[in-house]
Amino acid sequence: MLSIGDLSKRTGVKVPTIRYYEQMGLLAAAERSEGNQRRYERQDLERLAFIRHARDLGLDISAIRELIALSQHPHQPCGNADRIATDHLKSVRDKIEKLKKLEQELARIVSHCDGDHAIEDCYVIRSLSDHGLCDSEH
Amino acid sequence: MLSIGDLSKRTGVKVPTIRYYEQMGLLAAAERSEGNQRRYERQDLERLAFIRHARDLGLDISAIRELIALSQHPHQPCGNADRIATDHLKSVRDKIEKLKKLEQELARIVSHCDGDHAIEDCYVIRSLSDHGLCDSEH
DNA sequence: TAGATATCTCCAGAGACTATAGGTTTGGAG
DNA sequence: CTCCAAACCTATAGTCTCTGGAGATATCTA
Repeated sequence: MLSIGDLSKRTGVKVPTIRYYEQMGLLAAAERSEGNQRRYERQDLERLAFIRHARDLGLDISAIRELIALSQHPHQPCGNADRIATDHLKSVRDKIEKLKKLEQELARIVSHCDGDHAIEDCYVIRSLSDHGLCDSEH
Repeated sequence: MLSIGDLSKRTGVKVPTIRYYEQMGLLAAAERSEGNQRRYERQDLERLAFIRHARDLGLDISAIRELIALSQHPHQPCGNADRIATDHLKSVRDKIEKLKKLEQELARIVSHCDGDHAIEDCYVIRSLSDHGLCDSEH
């Protein structure tokens, strides 16, 4: 039986975060010691590692809740799990595209500025004031 | 003189968001009509467009507050404005790098799954359970 | 002048935690 | 066995950038 602190050390998930996951219904309410402290088993460790990994990949709480629910029915087809991961992949790709546009715009703005003239002539400030100076929509 | 709704329509910033910016000190407290409603002038329109543009580029409120403060001193050198933009560019680039790693990992996971077998054999679920199946750190 | 629309303030919620306060339990040293 | 520090408990508030609602007031149009 592991304490919440042990679980935390083994998974790298902070103690308050573990309690938060319990509250959000990702982890089942743990058994308690006589003194009302949480006690965990191997199963909980695996579940928490799953959650941690999914969060690292950027999945949000509700997607993880769904995946956990699916994994409880091992004999059903996995189309939904695939869909969740595929949707997420798409949203990651969208985010990358958006950030790349920002990167270009920012790089262009910064490249015009040597950091060494007066604010009134600064391209950084001027570009922010005037969207018309931008190359593309964003 | 523009009402808050007019300002909203012209800039595309929602009414409660304009009030929020005022509260955060990005916009000066507006003049008021006899009946206590906010009234704006061209200056405010420009300021709000500046804020909107900076937000679109992903700058956070405190960075924008700093840029506005700088722009009030047109004769000082612009090194700080350049630094803010350059720092931000770096953080955008870092974010892109991270997302690209995620993208690769997710794409690999999804590619192993045809969405058509049982959950217990699903690579999506298995990869989430077992970090060891991953190609790289993330 | 009536009624529709816009505005006001204040408060709550989103998401995913993180931190604090004030109190209780546990585990190891002496 | 006793004591004390460390870990744990609950409850609550704060982070960040908005967004939405309730209930009251103001403005505009017919």
